Amino acid sequence: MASDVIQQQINHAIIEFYERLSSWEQSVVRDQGVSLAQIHAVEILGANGPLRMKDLADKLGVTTGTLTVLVDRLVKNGLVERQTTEGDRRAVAVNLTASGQQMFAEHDQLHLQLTKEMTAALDATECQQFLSFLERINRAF
Amino acid sequence: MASDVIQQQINHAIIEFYERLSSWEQSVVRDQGVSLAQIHAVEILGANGPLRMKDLADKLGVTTGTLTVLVDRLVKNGLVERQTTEGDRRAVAVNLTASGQQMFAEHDQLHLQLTKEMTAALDATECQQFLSFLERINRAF
DNA sequence: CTAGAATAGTTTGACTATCAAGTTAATTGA
DNA sequence: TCAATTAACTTGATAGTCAAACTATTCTAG
Repeated sequence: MASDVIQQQINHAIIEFYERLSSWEQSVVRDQGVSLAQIHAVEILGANGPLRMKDLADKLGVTTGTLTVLVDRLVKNGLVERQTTEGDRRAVAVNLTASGQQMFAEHDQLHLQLTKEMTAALDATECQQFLSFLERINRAF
Repeated sequence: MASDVIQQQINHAIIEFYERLSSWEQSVVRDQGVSLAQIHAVEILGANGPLRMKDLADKLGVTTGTLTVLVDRLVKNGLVERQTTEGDRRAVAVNLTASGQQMFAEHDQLHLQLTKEMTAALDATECQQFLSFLERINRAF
């Protein structure tokens, strides 16, 4: 456990990092003609594979009511499709279409470009360490 | 410079980290009765002090048209105030009110709590390194 | 000095995002 | 079996967002 001062500094560095990423993502999606909420859904589905509405809503931090209309628009835009799930006839799985996969791939490339700019500030060993830290942190919350 | 494989892994770890933070923030602000966009503005103003509309819009990643209506609502909610700036009569500075400062402080405390949960996965030395990496990355993009 | 270009911010109209609360259908469990 | 829970959808209200057009300043090239 680190000291309170370090915790505070990490906290503010994380907030700044998060705000910068948000700002970048917002600008990027505006240029691609898709909304922030929609690209978030595509990113999560691309990383996790098909998800039920409830699980996707949890990962997005929104209610299922909000997600229903979001998925409606994603379907209309041809990026995802709804699928019935075996085992629970109430549940609906959301899956990327081929077009959705492609948008995910393109967006992922933009992220990779940004990641390269970020990690230019670190050498190879530090990148390894940074990756290890991130993975452990992601598991911790 | 690290290998492409490591870059890819870091990229996906960053995306996951970002998505989790977004989800957390979205849930937190819902419980506080304020919107995500509004708390982002408050966070940025709290960290940077008064900003002109253009600068704040840049940091949020939105257009000035969007920001105008956002600031209108923040003013109505008593969280910020518009101030004239000396030197350029076109410019408008946005500043947190006392109430806005308080909301910033409360929200910052919630972030600190989350940061502590995250960094529980790291020891003191690793926290120091992680902070150093974040600060350098924040400077790099 | 001054006219045209650039910049800061606002307004408008159309669309999207979001929530809470209520609804329907399916599942669980006592 | 049937009451409680869960998954998803619907609805009505409010907020967020953009592009494009607009006003008021400031800058700049001649």
